[in-house]
Amino acid sequence: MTVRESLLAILDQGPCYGYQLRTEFERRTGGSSPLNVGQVYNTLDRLERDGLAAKGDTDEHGHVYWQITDAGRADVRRWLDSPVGRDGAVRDDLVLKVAVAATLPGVPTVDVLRAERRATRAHLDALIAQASDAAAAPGPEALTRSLVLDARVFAAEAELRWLEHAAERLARHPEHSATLALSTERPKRGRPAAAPPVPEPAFATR
Amino acid sequence: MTVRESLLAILDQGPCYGYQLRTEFERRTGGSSPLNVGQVYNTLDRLERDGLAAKGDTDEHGHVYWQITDAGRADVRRWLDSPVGRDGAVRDDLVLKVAVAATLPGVPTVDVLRAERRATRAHLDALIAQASDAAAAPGPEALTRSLVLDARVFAAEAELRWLEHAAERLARHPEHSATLALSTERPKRGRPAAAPPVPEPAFATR
DNA sequence: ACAGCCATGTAACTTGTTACATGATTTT
DNA sequence: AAAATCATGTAACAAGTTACATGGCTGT
Repeated sequence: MTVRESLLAILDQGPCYGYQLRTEFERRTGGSSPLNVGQVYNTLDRLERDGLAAKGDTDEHGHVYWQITDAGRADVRRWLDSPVGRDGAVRDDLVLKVAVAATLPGVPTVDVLRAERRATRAHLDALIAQASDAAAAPGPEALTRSLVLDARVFAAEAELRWLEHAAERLARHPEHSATLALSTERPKRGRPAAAPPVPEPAFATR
Repeated sequence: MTVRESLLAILDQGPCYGYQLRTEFERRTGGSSPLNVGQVYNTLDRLERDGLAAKGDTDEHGHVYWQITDAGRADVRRWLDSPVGRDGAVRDDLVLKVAVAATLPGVPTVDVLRAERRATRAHLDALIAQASDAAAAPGPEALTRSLVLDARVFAAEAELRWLEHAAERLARHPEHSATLALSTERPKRGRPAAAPPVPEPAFATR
């Protein structure tokens, strides 16, 4: 939903046409997040369907201008006011791959981890180079670009540390520690035995 | 593609029926990544269409067993042998939101950052609690669960550090440093002026 | 003239989510 | 009897990507 909300937020600054929205989005993220043009037009149609934006006039150049609606403005405010969601299942390719691979008998998890580590390190190097270029460049566009790249550097560093951490933990365990055969347990049907109730904490924990 | 490849990798261990695949996937990720059942059936159909899996027999309980094909096995091997892709545009909700918000005049980026920091810290606390529980539990399932949760802890820590980093950098700049009005530049059409050729580096940089 | 951007739009497709319908089984 | 799981499947939808069609404009 980030693209959708971002485009709406840009539209909040004034009427735009589709192609312009893409340019603005890429400019504001410092070119670090290319946006497909087709997606802009799709998104605009969906925003219109949801009553958050409305198709406006076409100027002499054939530019179709879009405007934000009151509901759209409220949506942008909500987006900015409330933190990003953490509910959904995080589908992290790297993490899930390692977790699943570690459970597969006959798969050399060590090799998988080594290959991922190499690739992550290479990726990190490339990111650091881009990030330091961006940090040296002047102007507000370079600033947001630099921030986005920094975030990726931080994320890649965390991945790399985790890969090393995972390799250590898996190595500490005897042999292919986490391997799991297909479960042979017959599934139990019907209502499961009720778990004992968890007592309410006497004090709030947060 | 992670779910798809993971299911195929599990299928590589022996024939499974749909529901079982979901159970196995969740078991192998230690329950840290719930998987929608509907998606399993969809995925199986698509694997069949792509020739990577085949619908097999139905047993007396009505379980529809699926088998991996040779092409499927090759696909699993490829998945395990090659590191996860880093090409696509990373659509990080948090990062893009902050980057775009920082360019919006009239938006108190400081407040946005503070709210995100609070939420990230709370999320991190919850993750740490889960991760330390999982680390103490015995068995291979707890190990993969623990690894997945550790990865999320590392990622959340990186996000938190980045949020602080971003707040500092934005504060260091005068006022709403990164705000950008809608570009008033007339776009230039036609072929752009040719850039001077970049000389090839004399030495490999990696 | 041609390459290449500017600009709009459509269609098909992918992965993934959600909701629904159906029915058997089993425990409380 | 009710609740909850086991198990299959369908349909609709959401977000996003890719490819295509169309045409205007402009610098080399």
